[in-house]
Amino acid sequence: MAARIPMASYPFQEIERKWQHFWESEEVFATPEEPDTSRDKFYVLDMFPYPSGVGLHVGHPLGYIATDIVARYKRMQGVNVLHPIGFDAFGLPAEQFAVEHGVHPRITTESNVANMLDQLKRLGLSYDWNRVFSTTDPDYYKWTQWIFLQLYQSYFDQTKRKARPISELVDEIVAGSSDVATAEQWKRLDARGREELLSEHRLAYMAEVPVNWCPALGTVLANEEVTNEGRSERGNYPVYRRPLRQWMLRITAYADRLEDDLELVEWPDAIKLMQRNWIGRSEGANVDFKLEHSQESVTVFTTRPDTLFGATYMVLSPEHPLVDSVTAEERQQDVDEYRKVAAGLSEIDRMAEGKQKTGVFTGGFAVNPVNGKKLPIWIADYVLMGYGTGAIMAVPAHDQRDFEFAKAFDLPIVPVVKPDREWLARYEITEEEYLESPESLEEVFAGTGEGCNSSNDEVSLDAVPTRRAKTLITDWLEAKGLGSYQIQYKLRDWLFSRQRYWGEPFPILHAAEGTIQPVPESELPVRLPEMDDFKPEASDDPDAPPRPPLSKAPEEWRFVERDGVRFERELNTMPQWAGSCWYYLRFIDPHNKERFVDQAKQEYWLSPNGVDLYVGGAEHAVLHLLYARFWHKVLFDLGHVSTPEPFRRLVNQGYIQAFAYRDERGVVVAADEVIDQDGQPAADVQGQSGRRYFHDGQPVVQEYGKMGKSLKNASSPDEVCAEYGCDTFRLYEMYLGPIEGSKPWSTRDIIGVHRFLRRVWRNFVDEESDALLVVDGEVDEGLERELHRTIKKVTDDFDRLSFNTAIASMIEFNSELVGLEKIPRRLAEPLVKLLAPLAPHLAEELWHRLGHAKTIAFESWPDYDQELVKAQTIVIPVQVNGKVRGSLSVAPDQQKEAVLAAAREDENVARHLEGKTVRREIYVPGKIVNLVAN
RNA sequence: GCCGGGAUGGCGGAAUGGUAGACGCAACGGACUUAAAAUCCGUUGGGGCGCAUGCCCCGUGUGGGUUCGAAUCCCACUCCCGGUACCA
Repeated sequence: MAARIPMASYPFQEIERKWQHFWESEEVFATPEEPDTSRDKFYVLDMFPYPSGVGLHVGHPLGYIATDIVARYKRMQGVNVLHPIGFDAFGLPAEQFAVEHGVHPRITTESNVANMLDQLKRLGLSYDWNRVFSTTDPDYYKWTQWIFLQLYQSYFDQTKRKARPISELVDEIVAGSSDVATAEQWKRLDARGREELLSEHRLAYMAEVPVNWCPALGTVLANEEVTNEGRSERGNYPVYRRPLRQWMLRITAYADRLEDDLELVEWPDAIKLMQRNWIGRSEGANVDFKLEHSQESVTVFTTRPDTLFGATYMVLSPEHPLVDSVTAEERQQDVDEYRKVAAGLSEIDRMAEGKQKTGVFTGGFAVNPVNGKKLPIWIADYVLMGYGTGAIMAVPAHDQRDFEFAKAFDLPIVPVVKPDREWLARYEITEEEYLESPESLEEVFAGTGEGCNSSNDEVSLDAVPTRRAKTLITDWLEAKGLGSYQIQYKLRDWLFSRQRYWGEPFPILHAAEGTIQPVPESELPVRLPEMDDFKPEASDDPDAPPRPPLSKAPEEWRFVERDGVRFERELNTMPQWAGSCWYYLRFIDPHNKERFVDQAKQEYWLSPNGVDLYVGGAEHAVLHLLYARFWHKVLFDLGHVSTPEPFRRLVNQGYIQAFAYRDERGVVVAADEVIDQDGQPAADVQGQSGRRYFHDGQPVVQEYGKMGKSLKNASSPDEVCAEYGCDTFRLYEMYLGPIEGSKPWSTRDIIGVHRFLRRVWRNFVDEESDALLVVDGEVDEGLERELHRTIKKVTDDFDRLSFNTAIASMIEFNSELVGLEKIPRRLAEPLVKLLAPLAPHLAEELWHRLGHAKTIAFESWPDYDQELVKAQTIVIPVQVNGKVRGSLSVAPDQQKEAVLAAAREDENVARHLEGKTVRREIYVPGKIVNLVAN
């Protein structure tokens, strides 16, 4: 428990109330609609918060305080700053609350937003409050729907590598200049056929995709809503994988550009790498395998077409559409059972099961196109429908997973690539032995080498190195019409519909005969209908068609007539990602009624390549950041935004971590409701050994992770702010460590930064008389140098967002002033300015007391004098053979010879050199001397 | 499983190839006080030698390597965290 201290001396409550009121009533931080564009600008943005019922937790402000410091620092450098905030307010929790308590999500959302706005303001954050909006505002989601229509009305031109209006594709088809279809084909198609053809090219289209379907809840579940046993977290109902017709966005068309353009942004290398891996581009071939007793064939994707001769069986994903047609009658029962089990597993479980491979033989066979061999067709859950073609040719000699599977089910293993010597040596086996019995090892040879056992009458890969073998065989396959070059991505198209109420309605109408029509722009927004019952329709039948909440909307909403035809509105809504994909654009021009963002404003604030600094958690490394980049690129292609990328510089703040608790089903329970075996709240004893924890009488297990809604372990900043003030809270969060690092939440150390602010206050203000302790007059040279060094340090640290070290240097400088009776203004004013971005309330108050009428927010950032920053003498350690044996005080410009001579003269150094000959002398100017001797 | 990150005193961290532990917390000692709080000053990685200004050895998750010199670069491993496409 931190020591409590009286607050008589540093009246933070009064100061903070006063200046927060001043900033708000004067609209100090409102960015003008028409800023002076001759000045530099800086757009600094936080990732959109979700307005949860428990409000802000101490993890949120970590990023918000950092960006606020940057915003305030940039303003003091005379830059136009755009620093907005808003709310990503659609989403699951409000809807679930509505389902359970019957409160309309709008009500919950509005009160949560109001609460969070209040909390944000109490942290002294300098947002432009005039630009606040929520994704749930019809004025906002109107434009989300508009962007969806842009996607729907566009296609990706493979030649120009960019999005273009679909109408231009139609024009080209009609003119006969498109390879999508001939004018003749187009003419023969009816409306529905044309629609189908175009939907294969639109950036927004409908398709069947597998989802976690929970018939009892009547909805699709996220993997995290499914328990370890494959049941729903809510209600414990069974969950099934089944295909569902869904809206999809064709993000895969942009795969190459999303990968290539990572070079245009200043992001952490780790994030770029994760995006590259997520996109997962790989080159290889598609190969067709004819089915026995059928005209059909199975297409597989392989990155190793050179191993085609080594394919000894095939595996289809359990969801593969051809499973039924290849399955032999007597195998049907086993196959069905296996598919049922596989349908109950999430993708993570299917892969995580890892070691033990499972699968069943279908009884069907395919023919290897290169050697005519019969290949048994199996199904196994290690083949995923979502990647490649959902089917593989298994080459157990050269793929670890196929190898394990083949050993488990006793399938033949035929090596077709000769391992290199090094590899053979590692397993202590000769080439002959290996080729004879590859199954004797635990590992496969997955590397490259010369082919063997790989020839037919027309083509031979024997003795051909892997690289050339790939080309050779793929060319052969292409010539025979059996396969083709293929670039495959791990990235999948974006599943864009949700069976929920609390999301943006799609601006789409469905006609009875199955055609689709977009809602015209002039009719946007399509508002969410007023409803009381948000529950989707439940059913006992896993195959019953889904009835999402909007199917209960009033008829007047659901059905519309256009030109005498009755249409039903799309009943799905958009995912929460939609609103967060473009909010940074709306902040630039939030009140525009005519456009989603004004062209000129957008050009000014986004130049040269998007938001200047974007701060948020690394949990968004792939999904949000990839989705937002994708939308931005589409808007860029269509001429609506002027930069190829949305976020120029990205910084990931670390997480505040805390203990969390899970029950026996693997479901997270609220951490603040957990007690130990003695009935003490978990918060008081967690971390101690020998504790057992309980929630609602049931045992729970403790874990540790990111504070937030998923782990239900949030703790609010409110108490800390009340006890120590929000300036202390701001400093404390920044002083915890580097912004990128994760750290455990503890309030034990908070007293340290609070003491610092109190010392600052006492340096300026006499506690007894409230008189200012600042005087005009002479300044000690040592202190002056110290000040300039501090200014340099803080400025450099702010530039690299190293706030903890900036605070440390301010603490040091302030401590130098503690002994002074009165402090000279020449030291006092720059110190207050340095402090202003970090502790803005205290800084405003001191600035005001120093006799300034205007806010410190736009005062100029202090400069430092290079000469004064330079050290007069520096201390240089002297090493002998890499161990420090002495040190020297020298002038910074001292010559090498003189330094080395002095080094040898040092008593202790000389002692260590005794009886040895110096073989090498290293002098790094200003850093170190190392004498190498033996 | 796969992709990415992290590990430094009792604790949060500093040091980005050059004196490991800045700054803060906690602890201990002292000043002030009738006393406590607050405040101020000092000590504080572990071990050893010494009257001593001092000197020596060990030490940045584990094991190896590169280098005159490694917390920092490379290889292998352990544990923890984030993501894994419907939490956002």
